[in-house]
Amino acid sequence: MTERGSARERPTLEMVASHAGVSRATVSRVVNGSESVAPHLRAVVMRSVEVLGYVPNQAARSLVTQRTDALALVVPEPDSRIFSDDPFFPGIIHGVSAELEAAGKQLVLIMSASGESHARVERYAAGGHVDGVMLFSIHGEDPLPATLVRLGIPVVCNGRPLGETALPYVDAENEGGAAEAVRYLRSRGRSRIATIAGPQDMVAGIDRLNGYLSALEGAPPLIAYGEFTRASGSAAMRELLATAPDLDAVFAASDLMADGALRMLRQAGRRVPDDVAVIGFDDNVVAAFADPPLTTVRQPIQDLGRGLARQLLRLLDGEDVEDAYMLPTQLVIRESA
Amino acid sequence: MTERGSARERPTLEMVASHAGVSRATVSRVVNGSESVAPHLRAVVMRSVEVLGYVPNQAARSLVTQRTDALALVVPEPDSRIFSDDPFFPGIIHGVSAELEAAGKQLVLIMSASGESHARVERYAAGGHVDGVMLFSIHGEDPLPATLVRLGIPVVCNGRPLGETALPYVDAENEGGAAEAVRYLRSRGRSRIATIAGPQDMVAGIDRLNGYLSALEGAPPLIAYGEFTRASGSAAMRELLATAPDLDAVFAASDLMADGALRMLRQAGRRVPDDVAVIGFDDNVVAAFADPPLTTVRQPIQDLGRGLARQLLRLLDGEDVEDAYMLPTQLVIRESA
DNA sequence: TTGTACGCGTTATCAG
DNA sequence: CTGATAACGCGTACAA
Repeated sequence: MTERGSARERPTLEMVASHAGVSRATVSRVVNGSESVAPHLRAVVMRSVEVLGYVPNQAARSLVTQRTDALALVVPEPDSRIFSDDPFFPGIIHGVSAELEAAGKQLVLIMSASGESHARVERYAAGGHVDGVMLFSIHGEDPLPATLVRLGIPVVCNGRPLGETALPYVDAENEGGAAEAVRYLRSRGRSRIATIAGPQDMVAGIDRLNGYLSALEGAPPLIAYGEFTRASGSAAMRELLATAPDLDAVFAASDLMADGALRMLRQAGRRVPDDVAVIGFDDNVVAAFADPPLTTVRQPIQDLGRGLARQLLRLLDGEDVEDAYMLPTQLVIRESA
Repeated sequence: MTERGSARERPTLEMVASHAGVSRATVSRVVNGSESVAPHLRAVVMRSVEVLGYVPNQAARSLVTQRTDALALVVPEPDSRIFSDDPFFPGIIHGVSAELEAAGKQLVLIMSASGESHARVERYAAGGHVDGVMLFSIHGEDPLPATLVRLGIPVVCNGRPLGETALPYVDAENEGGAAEAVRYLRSRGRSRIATIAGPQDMVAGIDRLNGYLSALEGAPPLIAYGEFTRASGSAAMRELLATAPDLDAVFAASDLMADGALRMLRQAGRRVPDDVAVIGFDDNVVAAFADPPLTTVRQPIQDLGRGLARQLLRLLDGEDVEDAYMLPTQLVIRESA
C-alpha cells in the first residue's frame, strides 16, 4: 500500500511577504516580473520564494485575471481516425502541444461523445475553465461551435466545418492534393482511374472526392466508399474490381484504405503498379512500408496541429484571423504509382 | 475575418440571487444540490439559473474548495510509441478519458520533454492546477514522481516505474505474456527460438525479454534488440538470420517489430510459419492484417487506461491502493505461429 | 430552512 | 518604487 505523501502546507503570497519583510504587492510584482521593483528587494523576495518553495495558486490568480491560460481540444469520441493505427490524432496533439508549450498554455483534452456530452463541453467552456476551444473535425449540423461563439468563447476548428457557421479553421488542401494525385495518374497514361472515397460526412472525405472528380475532366468516375480504415479499403477495392475489372489506377482517400486495396489487388492477382497504379493520402508511417511502397499525398499533420493552436492564440490576443488557414499537400512518389 | 463573439457578461451567483429574490447562499445550495432547501425556492432558483444561463465560475469555486476536479496525464514527449502508428497512446487516452468522464473529472494532457520540462510539470501540479497526476512510462532514474509525492500530490504510473520509488502503478503482465508465447512455441515443437527485444530502458522491453528468457528453460537465448518500430524489427530480424540461420521461431516484443520481421523473413525466402514461426505482442490493429495474420499476445490497452484513472481517483478519495495493479494478457492465435 | 459574513490567494488601483 | 486595500466569485460555518 502507498500512503498519500504528507500534504505540506502550500506557502502563500502572504507567507512569502512576511518572510521577506515586504508587502504582498511587492512579492506579486516580483513573481510576475514587473520592472518597477528595487533590485535588492527583488533579490530578497526571490530568495524567500526559493526557500519557501512558493508557487502561485492558479485558481486565485485566474479569479482576478479572468484567464486560465488553458485551452481545450475537443475530440469527437467515436471517430475511427482516432483509435485506429492512423497516427493522425497523435500527430495533431503533438503539434498543438508544441505550440501551446511555447506559449506557456496548457492543453485540456475533452472527449465529447455526442449530444448530451456537448452540453458538458459548453458548461465547461462557459465556466471559464479554459480561455478558448479547438474543435476536432466537426460533423454535419453540430450546434456546438455556434453556441460557443455566442458565449463569447474563441473557437478554431480542425478541418473545415461542414455547416453554415463561418468559423476560423485550419485544414490541408484536401481537394487540391487529391486532384494532383489524379492528374499524376493521368499523366502516366492511366485512363480508367477509380477512387476509394472516405466517409461523406467528414470534410476530408468530401473534399478528396471532389478533388478526384475535378481532375477527371469528363472521364467517367468510378467510386467506392470506405471508412478510412484498412478493412473498408479492401472491401471497396473488391467492389471496384467487380464493377470495373478494367480499371488501371486507384486513388484512395487514405493510406490505410490504400493499404487495404493493395492487399485486395494482390489477392486478385493484379500487379502493382504494372496492372493497377495506387495512390494513397496522408503519408502515414505505413505508406513507406507498404508492399510495394505507397505513392501518396502527404499532408503536414503536425503543422496542422501547430496552426490550430496558433490561430487560437492569435484570437486570444485579440487579433483577427483569416477564416481559412490552408496547408499545402505534397505528392510523394514511391513505387505503387 | 471572424470577430470574437460579443463577450456577454457572465452571470454570477449574486445576479442569480437577486433575480430569484433569495440570498447567494441559497442559490449556492441549489446549484450544489443541497437537500436543505424548500422545494418552491429551489424551483424559483433553478428557473433563474436557466433564464440567466448561469454557470459556476470554476476558479472561484476551486479557490474555496481546494479542488480542481482536473487530473493530469503526463506524457514523455520523444517516445517512439506515441507518435508512430502504434495505437497504444490513443488507447490509453481513450480508457483514461472514459473513466474520468464518468467521474466528472477533466483530463489535462501534458507533454513533458525531459529535465527542464519536468520543472514545469512540478510547478503546474504544485500550483494546484490539478488534483492528481498520471505518469506515462517513467524512464530510468526520473526524479519527477518522487518530487510530486513529496509535494503531497497523488500519483499513479502507467507501466512499472524503473527506479527505487515505490509508486502505485498499473501495467500488463508483460513477463507472463511473453513467457506464455515462448512456451506455446516450444509446445509446437520449435526449438531454436529467438527474440526481438524492445528497448532495455523501458519496462515493457525489459519485462518481455525476461519473460522470454524464463520460458527458455536452459535453451540458449537468441537476442536482437529493436525500438518497438517496424524498421527496427526488420533490422533485428536480419541480424538474427545472420547470426542464427537455423532459427525456427521468433518472439517479437511488439506487433510492429513482428511485422517488420515478417517482411524481412519473406525477403529472405523463409516461409511463415512453416520455416519460422512468429509471435508478436500487443494485438495491434496491424496484427490481424499482417501477412500472414500475426499470432500475438494481446494486452488490454484501454483497460490499462481505465485502471490508471481509477487508481488515481481512489487515491483522491483517500483510499489506499495496491502498489501494483496488473492486467492479464492473452495469447491470440492466428496463422504466423 | 434561510441569510449573514468571512475567507480562499491573487492582482490591480491608488495613495504616499 | 512601495504598501494598503479593494475586488474577483464562491462555499460554508454560524446565527437567526
